[in-house]
Formats: sequence, C-alpha cells, structure tokens
Amino acid sequence: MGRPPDPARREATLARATDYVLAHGLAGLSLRPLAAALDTSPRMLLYDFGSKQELVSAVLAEARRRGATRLAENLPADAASPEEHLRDIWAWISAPERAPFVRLFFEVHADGLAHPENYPDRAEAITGWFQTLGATFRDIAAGPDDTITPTLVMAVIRGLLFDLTTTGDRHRADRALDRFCELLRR
Amino acid sequence: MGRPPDPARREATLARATDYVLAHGLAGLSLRPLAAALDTSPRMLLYDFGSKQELVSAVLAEARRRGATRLAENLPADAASPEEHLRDIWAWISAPERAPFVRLFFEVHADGLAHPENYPDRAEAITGWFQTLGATFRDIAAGPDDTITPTLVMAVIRGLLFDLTTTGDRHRADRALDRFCELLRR
DNA sequence: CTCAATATGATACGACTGTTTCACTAACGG
DNA sequence: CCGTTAGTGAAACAGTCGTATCATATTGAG
Repeated sequence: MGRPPDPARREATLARATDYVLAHGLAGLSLRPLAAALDTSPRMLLYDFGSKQELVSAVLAEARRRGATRLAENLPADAASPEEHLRDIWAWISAPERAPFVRLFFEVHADGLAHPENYPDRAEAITGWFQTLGATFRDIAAGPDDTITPTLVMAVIRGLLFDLTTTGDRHRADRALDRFCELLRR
Repeated sequence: MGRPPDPARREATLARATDYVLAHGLAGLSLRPLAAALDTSPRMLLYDFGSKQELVSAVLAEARRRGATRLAENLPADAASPEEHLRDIWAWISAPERAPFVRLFFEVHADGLAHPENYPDRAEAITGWFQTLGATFRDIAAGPDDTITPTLVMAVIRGLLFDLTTTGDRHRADRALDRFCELLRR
C-alpha cells in the first residue's frame, strides 16, 4: 500500500551528479549549485542520499565503476607483450577524455591525506592493481607474488600523469614512457 | 614621524602560519581557527597580508623556500654516482619528517587542477628540477639538454611518494626504487 | 473515497566564511 | 604636550554551508 518508491530517479540523479563532479571537481562541491545544475533541489539530494558525505561516497563509487568498465572495454587482454600492454594502459589513461577521471583521482588522494578517516580503504586503490598488473608483467616480474614490479610500473604511470596534468607537455611524458619501456626491455 | 612599522611581526606570523598549514593542510584552512592557533586575530592576518588568498600565497612561498633550503642542506652535491644521488634524494624526501611537505605538495597540485588560474607558474614546479637532475644524471642521460631522463626519474619519485602516502608501505616503495636503480644500472 | 507511503517545495536554523567598519591604544618625532 | 602613523580588539555585514522542519502534492492499494 501507499505510493511505490522510484529507485530509478535516485540512480538518474547519481549518474548526473557524477557527471557534474567529474566536470567541476570535488573541492568546492556544494549542494545548492549541484542541485541547480541537476534541475533538482538540495532537499531531494538529501532525501535520496541521506547526507552530503554519503552522496559524495556514492559519486566516487560510481566514478570508480565507470573507470573500471571503460578500462575493461578498451584494453585488449591479449596484448602482444608486457610492453605493449603498458603502452596500451598509458595511451588509454593519458588520453584527454580521461582527464576528468585523473583529476578526480588526484583530488581524492589529496583529500585522503588531509582526512584519512573518510577513506578507510584507501590502500585498495593502489594494491587493487597488483592482481591485474602482476599477471601482465609476469615475464619481467620476479614471480607470481612479485608486488615490486607492479608498484614501479604504477608509480611511473601515476608520476607521469602528475607531470602531464601539471605541465600539459604530452610529448615529453610520452617519451619518458618510451624510455621506461626501453629500460624494461633490456 | 609616527610609530615605526614592525616587519618582524608579520614575518613571525608567516612562519607560524606556515607551520600550521604544514600541520593541518590547505584544504579546510580558515582564518579564525588559524588566528586562534597563532594567538592573533583574523583582523591582524588581513592587516598583515591583505586577503586570505595573499596569505596562502605567502605561506606556499615560505613552504617552498623551506623545502629548497632543507634539500640543499641535506644532499651532498658530490654523490659518488647518479644512483647514489637518486637514493639520497629518495631517502630524504620519503623520510617521515618530510611528510607534511609532501602532503602540501599533493594538495597544491590537486587544487591547481581544479583552479589553474590561481597557479600561473605551476609548470615550474616540474621543470624546475631539470637543471639539477639533468646535471646529476648526465652519465645516463642522452645529452646535456636531455629532459627525458629527469622526467622519468621525477615521475618514479612522485609516483612512489603517491603510493607511500596512500598505503604507508615503506618497504615496498623502497624496494621499487631499488628495482628502478637496477634498471638504470644495466 | 480513505488511507498510507513517497516525493517535493519553501523556508528557517545555526554555524561558519572572508571581509569591513569603528573605535581605540601604542609608540614615535617635534 | 601634539600630531602622526602603526597596531589591534570588538562587532557587524553579507554571504554560503549542510541540514531540519513543516506543509503539501502525488500516486498507489483497499
């Protein structure tokens, strides 16, 4: 009895809120402007998500979900060599279309440094790559449980992304990845 | 005639404000709590610095100054080899005492991604290292104007710092740097 | 229709923000 | 003493923030 709930509305709002956060960043996020951009009201955002904190959590989860999906879709699992795979990953993640994700990624990291209590599973964002990358780089890794190679590979990617987002010098970043591939090959 | 100005007071406030920002981060910085912690008033902060924005700029400049000084003091310029130099830099910058600087560094980067207009010379934070590192790694660099080697070296350092600040796994980060040194050596 | 549950607008609350205004004191030169 | 300039406390201003309250639709079941 009574009016039936409409979960589709909440999910539609979540999708559009995620678009908004990817476009505008997490830093100055505020309910009233967000609601205005989404043709809704702060009242409804709180009604659907309970609090701003929970809304942000939902948005970050959705953004992660999207990123993982896109990555799975666009990376052929049967790359010719570890080097090819590394180049594929770099080409995908450094593409301009990924810039909003990368930006959000760095924002969340910085916020986590200031407020670690809000990110209980922050280490997972790092170690989650090990399974995938460990298998990919098994040729150059010391063994199946080697976490050092994935750590270094991801450090290069993240470090170059940091550089790229700061300077915008794509050519230099690309060539630095070439250099790293060269080092791995020998 | 009239009371003479006392520039020492402003500088003392700047020093203690920098301590505070290094300890508490940039994100939620607000004048009233800052003033309370510094035994002064928002009124005086604005009197001395004009606006919050200018105060933040002054604090960031002071933090940069301190970091550069500490680095210059603690790194022997006559390291035995490029590898030794790289290890020195890593040991210095990844030490727990540097954590506040590293945190502020990542915070500023993230804020710069959201508000580039506030950081007109943001690329300098990256390219400023080239002169120093280019000379240091001249043995393995392609030439005196090689910017690729410094780019890759700094990417590894920043990427590993990112990992270390997120997971706290120092051992793994140290070993990843070992692996990178190994790759450079061969 | 009645009842019940969801959805939603309008508005208010209290706490905060950076900044300004007004008044006042402190320290100097003449 | 006076005049001038620097320093400083108290309070107010106009705004934003997340959130809570109250009322009112809306949409179903019986």
